[in-house]
Amino acid sequence: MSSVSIKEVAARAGVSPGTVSNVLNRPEKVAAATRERVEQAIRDLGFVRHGSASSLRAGHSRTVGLSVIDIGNPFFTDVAAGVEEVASERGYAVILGNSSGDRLKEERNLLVFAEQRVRGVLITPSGPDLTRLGQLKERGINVVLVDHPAERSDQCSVAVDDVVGGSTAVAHLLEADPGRIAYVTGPLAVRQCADRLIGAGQALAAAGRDPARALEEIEMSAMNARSGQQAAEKLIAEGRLPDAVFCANDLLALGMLRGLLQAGVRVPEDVSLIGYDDIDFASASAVSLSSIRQPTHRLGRVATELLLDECDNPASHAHQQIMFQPELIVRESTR
Amino acid sequence: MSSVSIKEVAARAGVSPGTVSNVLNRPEKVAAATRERVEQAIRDLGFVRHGSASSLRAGHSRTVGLSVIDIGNPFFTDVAAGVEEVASERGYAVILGNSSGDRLKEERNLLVFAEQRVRGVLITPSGPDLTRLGQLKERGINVVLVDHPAERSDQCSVAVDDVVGGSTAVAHLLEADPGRIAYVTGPLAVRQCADRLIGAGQALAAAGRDPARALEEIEMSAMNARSGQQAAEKLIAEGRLPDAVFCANDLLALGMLRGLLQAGVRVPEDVSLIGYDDIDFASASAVSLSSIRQPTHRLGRVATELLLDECDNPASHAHQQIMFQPELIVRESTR
DNA sequence: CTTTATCATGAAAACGTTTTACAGAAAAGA
DNA sequence: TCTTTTCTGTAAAACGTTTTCATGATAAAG
Repeated sequence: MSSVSIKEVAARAGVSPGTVSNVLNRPEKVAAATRERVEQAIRDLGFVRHGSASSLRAGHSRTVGLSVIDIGNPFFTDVAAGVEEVASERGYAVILGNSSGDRLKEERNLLVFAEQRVRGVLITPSGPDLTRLGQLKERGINVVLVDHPAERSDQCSVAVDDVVGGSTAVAHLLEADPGRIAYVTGPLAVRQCADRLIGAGQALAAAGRDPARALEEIEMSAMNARSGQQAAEKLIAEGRLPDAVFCANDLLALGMLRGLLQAGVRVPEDVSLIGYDDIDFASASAVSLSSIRQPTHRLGRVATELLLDECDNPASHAHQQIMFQPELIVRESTR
Repeated sequence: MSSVSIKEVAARAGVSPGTVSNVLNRPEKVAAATRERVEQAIRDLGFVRHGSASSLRAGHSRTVGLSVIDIGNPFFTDVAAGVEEVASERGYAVILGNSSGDRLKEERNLLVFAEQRVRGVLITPSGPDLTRLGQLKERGINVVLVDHPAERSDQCSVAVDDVVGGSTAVAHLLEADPGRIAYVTGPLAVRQCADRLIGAGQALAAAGRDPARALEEIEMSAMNARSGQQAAEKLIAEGRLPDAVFCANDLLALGMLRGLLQAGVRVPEDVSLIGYDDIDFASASAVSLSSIRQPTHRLGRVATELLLDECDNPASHAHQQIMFQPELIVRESTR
């Protein structure tokens, strides 16, 4: 219960509290001898700086807020791991908020972040309304958008090109010259799903096909394995199996794979299948899954570096909207 | 950049700062009329309480630290989701630390927690040395152990009985009366792996078998799908395929499954296979995986409730060492 | 009416840092 | 020797809350 304060350290080292503070924050400003003495006192007493007092006086904390849509999704987990890594390296603490796709919860998270006076916020917005984020900015809290390109140039963002990703996936499927292709997706209101569809259309057009006829959209309400399997069962029941399937994420694809195999459909001989995200489990399934890899971990790392740079060097900081390119990973599920 | 303070709110409402503070913290202590006036002023000015100032003066913050071994593992992700849920409900912020199984990084996380003067810490210790946690306790920071039974009775913990889990898994395999059983595990220095092995032995003994002869241990250095597949390949290459396999987690089991299927071994006809954790992907694999389910999400929820209870009612709080029971989930991979 | 109890509010002192302005001492230049 | 400059270090005032104690006002009791 005994909390050692800077005063006690000062007393033991025979200096003033101000000097201890200098040792902590600007070691070069204090003579080597005294510094050593203070550091010894700190060790002896087991002093640890009171973060709240520090940020109260200094006007800013050493924490960042991270708000993700679904911490249970391996995609966001990887992002979070990258964020935590960089933050930890630079002595920042990460406050985690899980919005579950719920606007209200997202608002509540942002409020908590504001109360904590976080230095900055990393957020994968759960909807298209970004006005709230502008308000944070007015409060002096920097914001970096994750997996969402910024619309304004006074803001940093890190994203992956979903149009290219969709196009790459379908172009790969087209190599085997399939007849009909199905696009199994989550709600098209989700930007990522919509962009991947646009990309798919582009690839078809580039191959001289009419997207409206060659591509069938199957929109599911959830983006999990169960939905994927339902989609498979539906296609089979209706007897209109396509030659190739592009799923908007790997969870859908894994469900689809299972549904197909259970019905005796061979993958990739009868149906070619490609997913999106390249989660770890994509390579572990019975027929390993071709997929579109995103630099998930880097997404988190770079976003955090951008944010911390903006915080620590506000003068020299140049806002950047970074767009990564996805990568095709070919495995067994495609011809 | 304009940070509205309690003073400005007080001025606008025509009261003193103390009264505003009362409205914030003990609304019942202030007359309805003034309270309404203050609340209006808060809304008008967009005031949000300064957490640092608050915790500095109050002597405690509204944050908890969460240190997990691997945020990339679905098990811990589920735990984290449970933690975040409860913390968020009760107005607490969660500071996330990922130790990656690294003692040093774990120490660093605990230091950050200490600096932030978190109200309490939830931790899945990455090793058997808990002295550091005692030190936190002396600092007035409560600690709840997650997925690790507490050794001392002055501490709360939430865990799942791994001995019972191991025993349940093997008892289920024994129903089909297999000859040889293999236990594919991570490092036996990991308590969970060791306990599950003990349970396996108990089940064999209860069935009148000699554990030393009926059970083969295959210890891998990592607990991921790749290791599982390697184990499968090794068993096949050496031509000593067991009749049943118990994997210490689902990632190992998924890898094992893939290795077996690729070699033309039928599951469950030739080899019965059971995993552990019942992660989401267990039901999505080509042959859906039998597994031992742990109440992962609840683990996180209950641990957090225990911690917050200890924080908010230190007087009436009774330390508890909670042990959940795992549950057998039978799917296609076992006879 | 006075006295006492009850209640709502205010004034001011913390909490543990950081930071600004400044003072002494030592070193350097004249 | 005297001024100027450079170093080190100090004293004290913040930062925005919470909380204790006191105070005045109102209501209840005598």
